[in-house]
Amino acid sequence: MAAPAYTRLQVDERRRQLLEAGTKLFGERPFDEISMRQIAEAAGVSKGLLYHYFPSKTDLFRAAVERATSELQGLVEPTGQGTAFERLQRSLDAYLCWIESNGRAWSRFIQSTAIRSEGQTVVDEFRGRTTEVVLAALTGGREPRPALRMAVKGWLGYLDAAIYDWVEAGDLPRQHVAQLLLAAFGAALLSAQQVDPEISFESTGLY
Amino acid sequence: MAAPAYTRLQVDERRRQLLEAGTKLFGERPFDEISMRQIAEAAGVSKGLLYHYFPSKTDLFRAAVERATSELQGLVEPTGQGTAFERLQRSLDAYLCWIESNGRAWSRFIQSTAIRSEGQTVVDEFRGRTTEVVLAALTGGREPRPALRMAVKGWLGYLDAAIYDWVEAGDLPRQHVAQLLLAAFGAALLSAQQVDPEISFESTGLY
DNA sequence: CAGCTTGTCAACCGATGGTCAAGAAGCTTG
DNA sequence: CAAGCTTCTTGACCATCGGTTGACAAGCTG
Repeated sequence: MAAPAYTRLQVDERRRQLLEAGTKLFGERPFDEISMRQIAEAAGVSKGLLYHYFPSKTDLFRAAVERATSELQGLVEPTGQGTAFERLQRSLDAYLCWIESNGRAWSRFIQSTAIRSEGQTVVDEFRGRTTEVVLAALTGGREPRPALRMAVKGWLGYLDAAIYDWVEAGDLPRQHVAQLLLAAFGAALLSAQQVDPEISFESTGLY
Repeated sequence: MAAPAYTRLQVDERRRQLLEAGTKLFGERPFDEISMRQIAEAAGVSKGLLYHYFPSKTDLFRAAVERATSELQGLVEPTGQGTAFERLQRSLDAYLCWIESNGRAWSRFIQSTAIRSEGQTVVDEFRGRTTEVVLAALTGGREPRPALRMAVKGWLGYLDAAIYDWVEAGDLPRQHVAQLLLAAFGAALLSAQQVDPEISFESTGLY
């Protein structure tokens, strides 16, 4: 009497497989058009088991997005030598390279961001971290002037929108997109300075 | 034996009242944290009746957002005399004035936008129209170069993000926000031109 | 083969978006 | 004033959703 009713997997292996299935589906359609049942079925497993590994749908989503953001965060983290400008350039290029292969799913994640209300989503946290990294690089850790904060957040919005357009239309080479974003960044800082003359970037070597 | 089981209203009146209730609630919390039952109760009416007037939750949401966007669209529509720059300035100011009184609900709408997948949401359509108006003003109706299109869409993303920050933090006067946005717009166009020299704004009088 | 741990399942729960037939409010007509 | 008609309104109902739970069984250990 072989043919067991189910095959038992190593915990890590099973978890990995379920996360995989979730990531795939969440990357195809927005959060609330995917049911836990669907994800479980896609992994050939019961819904109860899925809940055994991920206590809630939000948790599964969070885990899926977290993997993406941490991967991306690692790539984008400013490193190495050179001026702040050069480091930003490298980070941006790494960002766009990653988008070039994972763009569609990323756009879906970004889109699904809004679902939770209490607190921030993972994507929001990612954005928040990015904002802080950029602002810290500009102010040396001091509290930023409101206009500067708004300019940086605005530029990140520009970045999202531009990337969304890029993924959709795909009619520009990566280098041009990077160039555009870089120029927009400099311009955003200058306009902030124009509004609030107390803002300065002497210490950053951006010029 | 008076005390009727329910009071019958004029169709328009009832519809208006339900739309009102929906608008209020959707403005307070994101789409899927509001149930149709809640909306119906808030209006002192059965859920079935709500469905009689709005065939689906999405439709009700759409109607609520549509009223806001059309109101906003009317305010922002570039009008009157002066250079393109001055008209943009006026439109932006009207936009920000409207946000100043309706900002919280608007942010909620924008946030809830992501929920739908098939096709565009009303907010997306609004954004699309805005994009077209701006692009048309810049190219005179011709198909825009990709870099210009991306720059304009990017700037609209900047606008959304800046407004979101403004509504949240509220530590900048409206005039400064307008100034910042205006400067960013000019800068976005210039960086597009920098990437693609074929872009020109001779006919627009923006300089 | 017995016993244990624990990965796995299926049945179940309350709430949600959505449907529908029946009823009653308020008009028109004799 | 009563009968009839239109249609606004209701409450019971349905499938499905996210989430919970108790029981089964896979695969070790002895």
